[in-house]
Amino acid sequence: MPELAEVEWYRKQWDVGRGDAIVDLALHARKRVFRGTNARAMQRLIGAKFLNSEARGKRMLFKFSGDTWLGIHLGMTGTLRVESADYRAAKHDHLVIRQRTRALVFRDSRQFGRVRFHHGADAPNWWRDETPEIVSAQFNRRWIDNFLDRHGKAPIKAVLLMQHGFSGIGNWMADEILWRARILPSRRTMSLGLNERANLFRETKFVARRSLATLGKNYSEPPRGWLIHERWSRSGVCPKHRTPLRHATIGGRTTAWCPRCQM
DNA sequence: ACCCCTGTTCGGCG
DNA sequence: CCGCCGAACAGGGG
Repeated sequence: MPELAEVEWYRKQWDVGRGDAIVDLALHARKRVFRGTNARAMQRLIGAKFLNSEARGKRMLFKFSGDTWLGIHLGMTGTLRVESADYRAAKHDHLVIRQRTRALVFRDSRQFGRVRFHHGADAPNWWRDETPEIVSAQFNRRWIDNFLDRHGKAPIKAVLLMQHGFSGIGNWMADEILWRARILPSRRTMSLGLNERANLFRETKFVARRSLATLGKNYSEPPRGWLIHERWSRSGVCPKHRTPLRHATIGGRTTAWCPRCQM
């Protein structure tokens, strides 16, 4: 599920455990979600206190006492949730962090997600990234114009999916942005005019903000009239004037657009 | 049975 | 070397 708004919502699920110590861990170190990670070193988390967390795009970082850090990416099917203290891990619960009165659970059936561990006084190298959050002031016209210029040959849909430019944007948000900006997803980025770039920038900010205010806040539905409510159905129509949507693979992903609105 | 999937990485190729 | 594209990863759901 997770794009930036869902990631933010999932991150907050574990907030109830802040300030409490970890009394036990349940994980299988050889699972694919731990690829590239020394999962055995995670035993160091036992006894540590969960302090706080932060999200950047689709990535999350959880900080614990004792200079220990946990990075989580939800991939395609990852979720975070809270269960009671006596919770028994189910098939795809790859990490269960036990506190005295609850269990913090990471589940991911497809295992495209990832768990990383770091021990050190400073945040890990893999957390450092100068890509600005879309809702931040650093994400401005100058910055994104520079990014668009560097990928002029790619279809704009593919560029919206690049995490080093549009941090946290995924398939449905990219389609939502292009529909609102009235730009065909297959357009080469270098072909966009000044007005189109301005629209793209404005709608990127808008979709990110509104998604965080709905999905990100309490997992409520994005506003009525958004493309997301139509895009999955074969018979989906444009929310504006009921024109049947078109579908194709662009940038390697299924893409939906309105042939009347988008040029 | 068959096809589809809100993500990322990697090898091949132009 | 740069950059784009398709395949692969793995499992569940329609």
